[in-house]
Amino acid sequence: MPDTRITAAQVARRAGVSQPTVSRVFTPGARVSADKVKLVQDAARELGYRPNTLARSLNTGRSFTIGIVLAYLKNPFYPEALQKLSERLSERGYHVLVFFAANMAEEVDSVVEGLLAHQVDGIILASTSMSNQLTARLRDLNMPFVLFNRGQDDRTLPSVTAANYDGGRLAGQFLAAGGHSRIAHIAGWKKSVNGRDRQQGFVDGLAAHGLTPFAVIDSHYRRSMAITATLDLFSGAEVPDAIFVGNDHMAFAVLETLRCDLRLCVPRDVSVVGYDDVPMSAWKTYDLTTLRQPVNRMVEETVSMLLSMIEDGVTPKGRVEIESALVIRGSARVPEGWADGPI
Amino acid sequence: MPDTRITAAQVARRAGVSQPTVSRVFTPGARVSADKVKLVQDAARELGYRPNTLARSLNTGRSFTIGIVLAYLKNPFYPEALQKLSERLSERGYHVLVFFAANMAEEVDSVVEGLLAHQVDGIILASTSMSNQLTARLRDLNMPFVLFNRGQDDRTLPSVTAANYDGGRLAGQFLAAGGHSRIAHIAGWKKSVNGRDRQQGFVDGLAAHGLTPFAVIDSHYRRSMAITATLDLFSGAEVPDAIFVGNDHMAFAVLETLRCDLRLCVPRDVSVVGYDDVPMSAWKTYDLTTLRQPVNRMVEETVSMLLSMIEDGVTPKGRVEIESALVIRGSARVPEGWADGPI
DNA sequence: CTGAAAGCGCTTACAG
DNA sequence: CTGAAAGCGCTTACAG
Repeated sequence: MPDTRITAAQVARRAGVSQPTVSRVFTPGARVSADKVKLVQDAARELGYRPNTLARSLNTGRSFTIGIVLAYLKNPFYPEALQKLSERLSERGYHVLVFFAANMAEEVDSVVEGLLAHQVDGIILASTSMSNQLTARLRDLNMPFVLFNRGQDDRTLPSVTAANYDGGRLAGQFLAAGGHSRIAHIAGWKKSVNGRDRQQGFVDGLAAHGLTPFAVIDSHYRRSMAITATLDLFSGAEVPDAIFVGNDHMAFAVLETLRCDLRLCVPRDVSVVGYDDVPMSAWKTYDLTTLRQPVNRMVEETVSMLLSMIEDGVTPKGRVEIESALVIRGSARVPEGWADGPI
Repeated sequence: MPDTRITAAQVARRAGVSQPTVSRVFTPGARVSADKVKLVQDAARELGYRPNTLARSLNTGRSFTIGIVLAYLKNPFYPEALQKLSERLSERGYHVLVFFAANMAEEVDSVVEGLLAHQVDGIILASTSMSNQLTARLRDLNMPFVLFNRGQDDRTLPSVTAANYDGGRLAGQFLAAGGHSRIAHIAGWKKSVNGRDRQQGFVDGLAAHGLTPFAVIDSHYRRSMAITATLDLFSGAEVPDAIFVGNDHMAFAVLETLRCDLRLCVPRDVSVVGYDDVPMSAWKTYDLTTLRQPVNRMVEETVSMLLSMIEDGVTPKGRVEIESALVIRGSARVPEGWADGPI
């Protein structure tokens, strides 16, 4: 709280013009004569004037602020997404208010209350669990929002995700075509649409090769649970020869457990495929074959959907899915002739 | 921009009271009779009223918003710090506005302009490079700010860092006591006070054992440069037997390069020590011996410094340094009798 | 305790 | 183009 906030009225006095004229000089579209502009700009510079955006927002009803609700940043997909969302929004003149809400739906709800009170122009929801009431409420309030990397069963809600079903299916086909026959799935989270879609695609991909999953273990996108799941998978008489993991973040834990605890060789003993293609996947330590979730395209799409709702009043187009390409690296055996695509 | 924003005046009309009374009901300290409270709360609930915080801020001069300026989130220390800063500030009733400014000082400056225009109550600067003019300006404006994980030469500026000199010194002593004699330093960034302090401590730590660094290579806290530096260190006839790396983020790249490219064994052939103790350091894949930068304590200290300036007008106490403990894991040979502490 | 009034720092018709 | 006036949705002395 600086002692001396300079106001438009002070600038006006110094420049010898009216306060609204000062306002006009700082309003892009407004018409002001060149000489007034100069007078005002000089006075403003001398006094160190900066228009108060809060007062402006109160008048215009637009805060140029977007709220982003996140669950956590442990999965490295999110820091990258957050930074890119923030950068794209900044370019378009918006500020970003971030909130972390762990997965309980109530917490998300109260955070959204705060965002509404703060008069944000729109909201990006990237937290895993969101009550249906919440999205219904935002829709009733006519508050623009986009679900980022999450779906809801209602496909008319504006959301941007990867084509998770197709991605999962591709993973299943790739591993089956690679000659594996005991293919397990360390899954994301049953209650997330993303997780369900990936799993269903995977199951169908195997089915196309006459296979069923060796096992499916729900691991809530958590490292610790992925480690336990991996150990469990290898504790019996029969063990898997391949694992499709619900995201890269868990896949790193799986690779580590296979190598450091189970002393298995990847991909000789076990093939591993992840989902996301976060930058770490390309590190030599992991060299993970994975389905690419194109952050850049997801971010662009999210920002353009949201801003078209806000600025142009466009009706959201419902769920947008972005294709997931398979990025082949060293962690999974490559089927012969795969270059030609899935069989 | 919801069509129907409910205002205090509408609630007042419905409740049969004056608009200021509605305001009082939503103002913690204000005195209102119990029956008015009930009337207003009922009306507010029925209409779905939510006080407009922008209007409130315009009156009170307090926005309950803190700006956080970051450079990037690639180094996993930052996502964790950001989340914790945000959570602590939320608990205290503040919203968080995030900005990413790559390292050019001008960019940081323009971001701060935006923050000032947005009427933030305070600023946390966590971006690597900050012009001295900027901090001088904030000080002149009497805008509360804290430098997070960065110092400036002027030690009277409010900042929270690890005790980097001591940490670097401990790393040097630990490696020297471990019997290494050709100890290299893949350093952070010469222009950052953090990097310089760690390096100076390291050099002095070696000196205490009669050693000088095998080499010091500035790698700007970047993975790619750390990889190049590692390869360079091992390209000559004489090679190092230990490396102290300026942060964990680079140390992961160093470990990977040693193992995957140079086919060296850690710690048999080379000991590696990092700085930060980000969660990944504990992963079995890395098992990195490192100096702990206690995020939690740094966050607590930063938030309490900033809020005491904002809320109590307390004069900042200058740089606060938080002790860095050595976390011993498997990536570096442990000196005999080290349990007793540095020699 | 509570209402009428003024004001926070702007924007935006409204005249001219 | 530009000034006087009203208003955005609140808070806060000021009376009573």
